[in-house]
Amino acid sequence: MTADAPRPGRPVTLEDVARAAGVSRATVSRVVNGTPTVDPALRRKVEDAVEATGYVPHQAARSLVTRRTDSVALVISERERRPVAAPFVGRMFTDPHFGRVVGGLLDVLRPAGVQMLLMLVDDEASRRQFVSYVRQGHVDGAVLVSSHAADPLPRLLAESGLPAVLSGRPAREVPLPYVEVDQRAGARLAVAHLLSRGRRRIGTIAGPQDMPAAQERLEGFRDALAAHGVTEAPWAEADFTRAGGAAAMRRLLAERPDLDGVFVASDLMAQGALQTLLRAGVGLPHDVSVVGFDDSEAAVACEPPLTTVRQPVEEMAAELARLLLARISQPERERESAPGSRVFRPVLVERGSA
Amino acid sequence: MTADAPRPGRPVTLEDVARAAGVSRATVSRVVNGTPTVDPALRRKVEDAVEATGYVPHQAARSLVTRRTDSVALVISERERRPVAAPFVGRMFTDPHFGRVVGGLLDVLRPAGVQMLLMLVDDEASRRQFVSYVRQGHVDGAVLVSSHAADPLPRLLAESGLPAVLSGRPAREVPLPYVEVDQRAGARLAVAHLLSRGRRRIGTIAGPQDMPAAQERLEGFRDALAAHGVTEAPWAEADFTRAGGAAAMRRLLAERPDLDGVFVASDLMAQGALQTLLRAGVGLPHDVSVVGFDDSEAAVACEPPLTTVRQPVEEMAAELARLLLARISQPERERESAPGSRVFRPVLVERGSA
DNA sequence: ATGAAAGCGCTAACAT
DNA sequence: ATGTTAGCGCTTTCAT
Repeated sequence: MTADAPRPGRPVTLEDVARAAGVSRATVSRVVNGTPTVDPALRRKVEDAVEATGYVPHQAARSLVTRRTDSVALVISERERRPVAAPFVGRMFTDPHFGRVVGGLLDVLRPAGVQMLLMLVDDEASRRQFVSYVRQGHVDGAVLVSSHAADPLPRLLAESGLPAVLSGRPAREVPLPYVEVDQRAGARLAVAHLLSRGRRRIGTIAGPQDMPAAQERLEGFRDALAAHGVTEAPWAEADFTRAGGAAAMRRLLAERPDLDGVFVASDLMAQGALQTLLRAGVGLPHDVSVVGFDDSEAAVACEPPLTTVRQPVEEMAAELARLLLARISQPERERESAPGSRVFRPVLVERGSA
Repeated sequence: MTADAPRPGRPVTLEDVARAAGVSRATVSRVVNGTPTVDPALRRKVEDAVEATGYVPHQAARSLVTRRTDSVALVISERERRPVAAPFVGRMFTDPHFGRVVGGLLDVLRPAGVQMLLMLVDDEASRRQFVSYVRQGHVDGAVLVSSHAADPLPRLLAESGLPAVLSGRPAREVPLPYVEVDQRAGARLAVAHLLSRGRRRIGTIAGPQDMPAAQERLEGFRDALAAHGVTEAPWAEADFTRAGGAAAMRRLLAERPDLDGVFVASDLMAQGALQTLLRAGVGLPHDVSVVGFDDSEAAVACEPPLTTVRQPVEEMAAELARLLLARISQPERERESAPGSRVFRPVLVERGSA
């Protein structure tokens, strides 16, 4: 921290700096904003005055005229919260995935001097609040993480005209770019690995089938098996949580006790599945091979460590931020031809579970 | 969503509403801000005009005069980032603890109409950016989550005069209220449980000893043991990560192969410790009992599930938000006598590991 | 290259 | 109870 000038009673304004430097407000403004057409000598003077006074531009005043806020919203859209909520925590927040997304976004946003607001939208009231917020022009753009297919927010956001990008392909087509991993390819990778391990009685624990990502992982799983001549495979649906995965594994096991391989559509669920398997006395990976999806902390926390499909979450989030920044600095008319969605390639990470 | 008026080319201002309603700007402002002294008939008229025009107040214009932004910063202060950082993710973000804090804060902030900015401070540059941001008056207050003792931010924040609160007691005294759990009491709970299980050769895996929370948990552990006549107990230090916990457990085990109980200062580390124990062929909880700290998702994800010291993170975060809101709406002079720090009582949650 | 001046949209005295 | 008016601090024409 540089030694700040003693905090005056009244905050320092452009006016003060101008007076101190003996120039006009306009010149100070130019220097502060890096306009090139300023006499070097004057520039020095102004810079000294800024330093001496401890001047910092007032954001609201600036926004009022520039109509930019240099901030974006990270919007977490979740299904309606439970009616009686003791302190409530969205599922998203407790998912380690969320933290990785935040980290990736901040990696790009911070160097660009763009702040990030965290908004949770999970009911009609908060949706109104959000839309109103957007219309107030309080943010320059938004990153939307939507967790269910029926979510009206992607469309709402697209219609608002605010620059926005989506984490994950939306359920219904929406004129907004998104970033995601090739879900089908990921599932295929998992199945191929299971097959290469000699597994033939393969099942899957899928994510919520109202989410595109979950659907595609299931489809990819089926396609890969079909290509290998297997037209029917047992599966159970869960909600992307560890507990859900554990329960699904119990159902799967009850239905097909002879299972020798399972593809679980998320590491968190796989962690639960592993618990179930362990308690059922199933040898891992000897009796049953398990492949997860994500390559999150959870994968390494598993016992045995999880063989899984890696999704470069941080890089994807960073790309999302870049996409958004690009859209923001684009005149609205050009936005049609803006850089489009990006699909990342998944990679299999081999550990102990398969 | 109410049907919005067609988006006009020019954004709707107070002026427009005033004209439409046939009143002055001041009256519209009063209605919008809920000033009671407005004729009901006029109020109706204005409300209709607002609805008809789709008016939404411009935040920047409002802030410029009120000097309030209705937003606060959640500041994550971490140690310097590693020099060569591929997409970087702060440790904090991947810790499930973080998500719970966010959830708890939002629980209080959202109903109050207060937005939350997420700021990561992890080097000199971002610290400058942050201090400057604060001085720009872009937020009304800040919640600081600081992860190491040498952190200059708590003091910096206190000196800035911005209303602020701390998650966790700061290493060095700072005139800012904080919220935390009674760390010593928690550690005592853990030790008492271990003793009640007949364990006598008890060790601990402590957190980073430059963090007050970690220090106190270690001290509480020692006190409890001392009260029981045990004056020396083996311990290892780790960094609150799973991997760190696993490594610490290896060291502890090498040093004292006859250990029969261990208190691990966080669930995440305990998860790692359990892995180490399992791989060493130690029976849980038969041979060794383990008690964690936090009661996070990680505790339930463990095999066997972790007996742990519950920390009401969400409630604590909510309290933090309330404390901050209270300070914000307080004239600066009264802030001395503001509601002070709050210490929550921990509870032991019994599961399978001890 | 620099300065003067006109707002950006809103709230808060103040006057009525 | 309502309207009038004076800014809040900044950027940005428009002159010079």
